[in-house]
Amino acid sequence: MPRSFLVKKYFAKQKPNYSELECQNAHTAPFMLKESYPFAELPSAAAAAATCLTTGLVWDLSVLPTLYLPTSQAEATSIPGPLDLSSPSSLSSSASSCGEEDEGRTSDPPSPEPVHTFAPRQRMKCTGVLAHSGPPEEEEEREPPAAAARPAFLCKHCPKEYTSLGALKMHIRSHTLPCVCTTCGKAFSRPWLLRGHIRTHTGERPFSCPHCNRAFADRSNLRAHLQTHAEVKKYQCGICSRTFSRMSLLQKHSSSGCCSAA
DNA sequence: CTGGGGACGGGGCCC
DNA sequence: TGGGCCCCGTCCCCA
Repeated sequence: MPRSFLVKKYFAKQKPNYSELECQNAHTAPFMLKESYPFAELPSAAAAAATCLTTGLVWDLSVLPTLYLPTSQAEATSIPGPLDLSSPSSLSSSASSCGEEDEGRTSDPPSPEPVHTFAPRQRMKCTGVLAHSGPPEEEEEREPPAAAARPAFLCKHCPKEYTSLGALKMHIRSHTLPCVCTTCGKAFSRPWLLRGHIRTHTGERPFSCPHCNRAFADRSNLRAHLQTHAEVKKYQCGICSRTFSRMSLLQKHSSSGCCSAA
């Protein structure tokens, strides 16, 4: 099942967040997007391109050591410490605003800050296995005191807890994995995950790059790919100012010595 | 070693 | 309340 049908909602929901994708390459004419996005037409691409250029929106790894510098997945899920979890908005909005495209989604205005603190959403990775190295304080700490009064819905499969039953049920699907690929039998927690997986079998690639016409099966991969076209990439080394298309590359750069400064 | 692509997961928002 | 959809992000692998 192509995910292409999903993107039609861009029209209705005013969430053509690919403005970001394009605006990272503001030189691209909007019509190119239309041509290359037969599925996802970008109604306001031109306007978006004019307003959301992200040249300044780069991540600064120099702030990582003081906040959060995951070196492993386990670490990422077990470090509640210096991470600024007390401010959920700082988590999502900073990360998303850095993603530049989030305007339509979070209503966060495009962040004027050229540098974003790195506080990525934590990987849960508790699918079927108690991958949590510690109690789920992360979520609790992330919640402001006001939310602490909310009832907690505990997952019976793992230590996670949620403030709403819906969220818990959604989470439980990551344990039950009800969506099974009929081709290979691989199971997924959500239908759209399965659909994306099915594309690996069908070879369907509904997301194409407006710059090189390369197509992708996954929207996130297209997003990452578009970074490669951007002159100024999202993730910047705070020491040498070098920019990278991915956080992982920036982390590698930093951990490998970063101009012999680290 | 670096850069990039493929595949995938989780939370949040909207309907 | 539940499902659909999106975004952000990570891990793995390869060139």
